[in-house]
Amino acid sequence: MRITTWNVNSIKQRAGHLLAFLAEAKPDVVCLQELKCQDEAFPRAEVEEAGYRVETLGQKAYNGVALLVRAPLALAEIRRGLPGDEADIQARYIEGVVSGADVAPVRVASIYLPNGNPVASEKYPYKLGFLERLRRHARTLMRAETALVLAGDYNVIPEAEDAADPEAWRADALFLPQSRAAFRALLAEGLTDGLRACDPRAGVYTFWDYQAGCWPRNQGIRIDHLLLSPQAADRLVSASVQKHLRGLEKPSDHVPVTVELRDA
DNA sequence: ATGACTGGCCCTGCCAGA
Repeated sequence: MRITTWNVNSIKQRAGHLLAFLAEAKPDVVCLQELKCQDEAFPRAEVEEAGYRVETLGQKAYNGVALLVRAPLALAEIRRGLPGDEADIQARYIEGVVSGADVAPVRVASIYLPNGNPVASEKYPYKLGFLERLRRHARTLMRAETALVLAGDYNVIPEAEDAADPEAWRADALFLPQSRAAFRALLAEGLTDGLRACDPRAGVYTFWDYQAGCWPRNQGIRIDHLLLSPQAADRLVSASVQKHLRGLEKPSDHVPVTVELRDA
């Protein structure tokens, strides 16, 4: 089973690239972030026509997450929002269980973690609060001792080697010691960073800013992650970054990241 | 040199992203 996470930075702008990616890569599960539209504006018919089941959690203009699952795989037990988020309108979390005839089930979440800048504003504590709610929810889910993949745009640069110019990020919400500590606390629940496990080299990036020629100069950062429970990590075959999509016309500033799990 | 872009909104500069 191949599971992809991709922050598309507006699904309306990126529908063409998404459909091309589905046709070319045929991922079994796709976790999308930054839809930037309400549920009724998601290009559901086109994605279903491409052979995928669709569950979305959208909102007007900002945020928005979705799960796509390639038929005949099933998608059940959908959860929208984290426990403790009930009064929060920010559309940043959707989860479901993927299952099929010859496939051991995998619980998958699509997560759009808050950016957290500016650090002096209320946005930074909101980011840390979200990370803590996610850690608690991960702990709950992991008690089931089944395969779990928490995938998404974490807006956290875990280590200096995950940025081309770490000094430029030193005071940024993506790289502050508190952000990195909260991310490590999540990993310490027993999760494995899937891409890191398969490719421990420095300089593997998933995001390049549109500005300042970041892409041609390869001034990237690694902030899109797939975190695996032990039962999922036992099934990990490979992980890869679909970097070529950053070179297309009108690209997202993020590229897809994919892990492949054995079926059982 | 320390700039540089993109998307949504609902129409015009501004907020947000990272």
